[in-house]
Parts: sequence; C-alpha cells; structure tokens
Amino acid sequence: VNYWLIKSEPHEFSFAHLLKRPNQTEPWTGVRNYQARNFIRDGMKLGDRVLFYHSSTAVPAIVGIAEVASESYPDPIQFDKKSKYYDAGSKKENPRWMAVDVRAVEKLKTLVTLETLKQEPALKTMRLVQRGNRLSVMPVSQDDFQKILELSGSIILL
DNA sequence: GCCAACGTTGGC
DNA sequence: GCCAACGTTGGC
Repeated sequence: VNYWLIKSEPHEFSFAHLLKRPNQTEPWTGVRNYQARNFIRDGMKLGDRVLFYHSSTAVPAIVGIAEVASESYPDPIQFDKKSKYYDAGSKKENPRWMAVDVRAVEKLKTLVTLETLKQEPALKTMRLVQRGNRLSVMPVSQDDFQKILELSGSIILL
C-alpha cells in the first residue's frame, strides 16, 4: 500500500462532492502535469490511501481520507474536443495522460490545515510544505500519513 | 488581486 | 539545446 495526497479546489470539486457520488467514487481526470501523471501511472495501485486536500481556499487543509479505487487508465477527457482538458497531441494508441478512480473513505473530524502542517516539526520534510510545490498529486510517506491521521482525530489506523 | 515559483513553448 | 516569454498554481 502506498500513500498519496491529491489537491482539489473545493469550489470545483470538494470532498463533500466526492461523498455524494455513486459509490462515493469519482474518476480523477484532468491531471496535466508530467510528474503527477507519472505518480498516477507508475505509482498508484488499487487500495492505496489518499489524503484529500482543499487548495485555493480561505483555509487550505486536508479534509478527508480517500482511497485509490481502480488501476490507472487513460484519461478519457484528453480525447474530448469539447473538454478544456482536451489534448490534440495525445493519441489513443499512445495516451499521454492517465487517470484513476478515487473513493471517499472518511471525512476528517478535525481539518488538518496547511498552517498546522507547517507548524508540525515531524512534517517538515513533507512535500506539500516544501517551497514552491505545485504538484496536484504527490506521494506521502507512511510516517507522515500516520502523523496526519493522529492530528485529524481519524478513527482509521494504519 | 498580487506575485513567487514552477512548467511549457517556441524562436534561434 | 538554450533561454526568454508566457501560462499556471496556489498561498497570502
């Protein structure tokens, strides 16, 4: 099992939206960064645990636990000419962008805010709090994941 | 809305 | 292959 963090702008798609989806599952499409693509394509496996982070909001924070609910597959909207994520340079026989299904597991009792993460000495090396980080999909160490669960009041233990 | 920190693009 | 210009992310 691997551990990840994914970002979403809550006014576009929040953890509450995910909880309302059928089977609490949503295709995680539209990732258009090669490093993030590589994490999805080469790293994400069914059952991996995911921290769900709200960005570009008044209080940026980890708000929920999710899980990877599929193996990775070609992101269908890269072939959709009407989508803003359409990529004319990507061919079906050699897709450029990948997606994965994400399922909500648990809403956190206590949000773990970016401010909290920055103040926690044990999380100093976390990618999310590093300078200039902009990846929307990133790996999280098991220790950091565990620490964040402790900060969140989650009933889920590793 | 500002702007730092990246990532991407395209001329050369 | 270099790098300036441009676009995007995301905290503040």
